[in-house]
Amino acid sequence: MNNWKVKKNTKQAIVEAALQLFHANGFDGTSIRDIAQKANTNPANIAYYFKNKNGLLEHCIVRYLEEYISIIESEVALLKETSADQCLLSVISKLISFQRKHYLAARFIMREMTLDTNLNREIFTTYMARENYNFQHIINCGIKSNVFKKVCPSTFILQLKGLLSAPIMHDHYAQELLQFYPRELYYTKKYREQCEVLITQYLLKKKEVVT
Amino acid sequence: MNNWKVKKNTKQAIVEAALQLFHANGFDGTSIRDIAQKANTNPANIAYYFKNKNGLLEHCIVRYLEEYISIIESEVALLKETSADQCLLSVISKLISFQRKHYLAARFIMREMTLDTNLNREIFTTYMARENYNFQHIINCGIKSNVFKKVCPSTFILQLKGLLSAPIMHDHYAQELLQFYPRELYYTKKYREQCEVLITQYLLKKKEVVT
Amino acid sequence: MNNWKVKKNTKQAIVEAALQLFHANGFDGTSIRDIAQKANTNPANIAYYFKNKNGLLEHCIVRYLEEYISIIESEVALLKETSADQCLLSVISKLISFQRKHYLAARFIMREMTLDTNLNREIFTTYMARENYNFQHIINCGIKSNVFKKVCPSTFILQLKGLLSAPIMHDHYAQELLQFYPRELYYTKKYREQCEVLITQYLLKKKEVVT
Amino acid sequence: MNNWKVKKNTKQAIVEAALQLFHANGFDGTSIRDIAQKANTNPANIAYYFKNKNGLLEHCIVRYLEEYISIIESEVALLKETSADQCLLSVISKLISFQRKHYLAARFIMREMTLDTNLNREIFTTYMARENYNFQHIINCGIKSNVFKKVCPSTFILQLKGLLSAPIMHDHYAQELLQFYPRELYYTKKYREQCEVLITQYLLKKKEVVT
DNA sequence: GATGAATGAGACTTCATTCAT
DNA sequence: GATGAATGAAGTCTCATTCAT
Repeated sequence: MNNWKVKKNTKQAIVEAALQLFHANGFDGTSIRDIAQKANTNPANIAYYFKNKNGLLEHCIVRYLEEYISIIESEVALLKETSADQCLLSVISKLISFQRKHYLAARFIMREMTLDTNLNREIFTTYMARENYNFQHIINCGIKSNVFKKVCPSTFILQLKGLLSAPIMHDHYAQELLQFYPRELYYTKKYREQCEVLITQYLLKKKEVVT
Repeated sequence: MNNWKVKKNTKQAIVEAALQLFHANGFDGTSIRDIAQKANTNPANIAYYFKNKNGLLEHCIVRYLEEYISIIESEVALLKETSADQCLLSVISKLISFQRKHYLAARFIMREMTLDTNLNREIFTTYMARENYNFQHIINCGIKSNVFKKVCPSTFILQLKGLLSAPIMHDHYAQELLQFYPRELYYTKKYREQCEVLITQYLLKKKEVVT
Repeated sequence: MNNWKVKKNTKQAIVEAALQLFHANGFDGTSIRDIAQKANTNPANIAYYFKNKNGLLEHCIVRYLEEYISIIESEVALLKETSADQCLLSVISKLISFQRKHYLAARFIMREMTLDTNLNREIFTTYMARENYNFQHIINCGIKSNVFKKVCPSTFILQLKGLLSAPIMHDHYAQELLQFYPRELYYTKKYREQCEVLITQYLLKKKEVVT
Repeated sequence: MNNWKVKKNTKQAIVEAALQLFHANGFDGTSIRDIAQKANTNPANIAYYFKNKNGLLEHCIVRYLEEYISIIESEVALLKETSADQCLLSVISKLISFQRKHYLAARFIMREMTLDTNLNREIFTTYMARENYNFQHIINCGIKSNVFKKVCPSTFILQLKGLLSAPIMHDHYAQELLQFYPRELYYTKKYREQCEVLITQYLLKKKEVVT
């Protein structure tokens, strides 16, 4: 009775279709018609809801990054009450989880961010700068409070970025060749644990850790 | 006399133009006309030399990956004569150097490989499978010979992929926010050294290392 | 109390917005959305009030031409009581005034009437034929009553049409280059006077006129 | 033998088709597909030869106005050797002829120039300013040399513009209602003669003229 | 070896319109 | 009386490609 008339929610359908297609074929490799068809609607609706194709892209990216950055910032906000090492590990853990949950967006956004675009320049000054600021903050706190070794923050952050993005960027490699399935909880957990070990040994002072 | 007739070498000019544009705008974001214009030639010449746009892409990728894989394999060929740890560190060092030297290709190929393409499927069975086979081989040797800790190879390889790709994939982030310039020799060296430290502490047994 | 609910009069707002936009961008250069936006209302309302875009056009044109033609006809109705020359000059004077008052409509309608349209064909048989009939009538009366020289009516009417439309059609030219502002009363008066002089000398017999 | 292969000259065909359609339906009322179809070619060729639809428009307008302005200027160049009245009448005569010969272009350009466009702003500063300058020059010369009455140049130029454009702008009116066919030589001649009479009586001093 | 003309397909976008509310 | 959602058609333009030269 209540599914006699289906609530269409076209907007959400468009976003989901877009994420899947952007993920598989990239933004430039996806046509507005493909999206509309997958979302079971009319191409004109994309213009209606998002102004144009770029508007749709922006919507997807912003929605993702807003949550991404809020995870980092809300964790760093607790830094006064906890130690730098706990904060860092917690951030890493939450980001890995978040990326797994939104792996479609995560993957295509990471890829898209390597392009030379106006939108990307905005994103860097809006979101990445904040991410970087918070990462620097944690590390500096850790070094000052004598919890971290005296590493070069820049180099370490770059390594960290690599570790965090690996399960997403090399997802296909992992699945096909490593029989490692980053989209499944079990493997995410495994990967997180190993990153904790790695970070602990590499960054932390003296704390004895058992592999 | 020798600049009366300029040697044009159109083919090479096309490849170089393509690499720059693929790097900046992605494959789908680059038109054959843009390439021809940048290479100071006619769009029809791309068809002449590479059959079509995809042929040009394939040419670029194969040329890069052939050398990439040969670096790994020639290093692993020496595995009998050296220890697993030296082999691994040597591979890492050479790959980071190689990627720096060919960063235009490296970056756009890493990006392009995250797409769902027929060409990518071929690449995975042709090159990535070999890469993975060699990585696994080194690690297993290292574990057998009691040089490495008993890590899960898959997880480790995934971490390794992340570390190796970081200076390329997050190049913009590094330059803009970290004042870390992965395309310059000095920073490449710095990054390589820190990766060695990290690997040593994380993977190697007992060998005392000084940060 | 009386501005608690603003009287919107959407219909009138639409017409005024349409006139301005048709004037500036032409009928085909104006979208229904532009009109709706300028009129602070919804595009669907245009369909509501005028059936469709063409209905709105027709409304604007008919409203203008009805008054335009009635000016001519009510003047010609007095022809028995006055002389042909006075009638002609009076018509000219009133038309110039009328066009100045409704210059937005006047301009875009003159422009639009040069197109090959079904609507235009209707307009020609409905309004222009009547205009022409009345013009012919005045001239013939004038010639018969020995007030006008024996000019060719067709040629004269064509010249007259040119003179009448000049301040409207070449409005931009006049403002920009001649520092002559056809939308201001002063200049309209000046133009009318000179047209009277011109007509008098060219068409009228013997009557001494002082420039 | 020599018409076995027809020389296509696509570019010219496009221009001619465009002129006819712009004339009939206006620029905004004409689609690039209509033009291509009438020119028996592919819509993409319009972009190929003229960059885009606006480029085609510009090409048509500039080609027309260049010749238009050169007629005026080459006539005014002779002003020292002839009198102002002969110069003015000669310009009028030549312009009327020119417009008759290119009536398709003449009509649509006059119409299009009443729109509020960037292109039009350029045209005004480039061509109309020169037209105006030359018109002013003739009149001032005539007044100084005591050949013309002391009319207001601006008002007179506006009237002149009206007279010149009448056979083009009101072409349909003339044909349908006045049985006056401005596109045929005979009527052009007639119209020109009457304009000369009008100008002579209105502008010239004392010279006795017989209607 | 290289080029300019030409093309068909398909891209994004805008448009006028309809309909349920 | 008025509106927002949705649509199909059509618009302009770009694209990769082919072909004769």
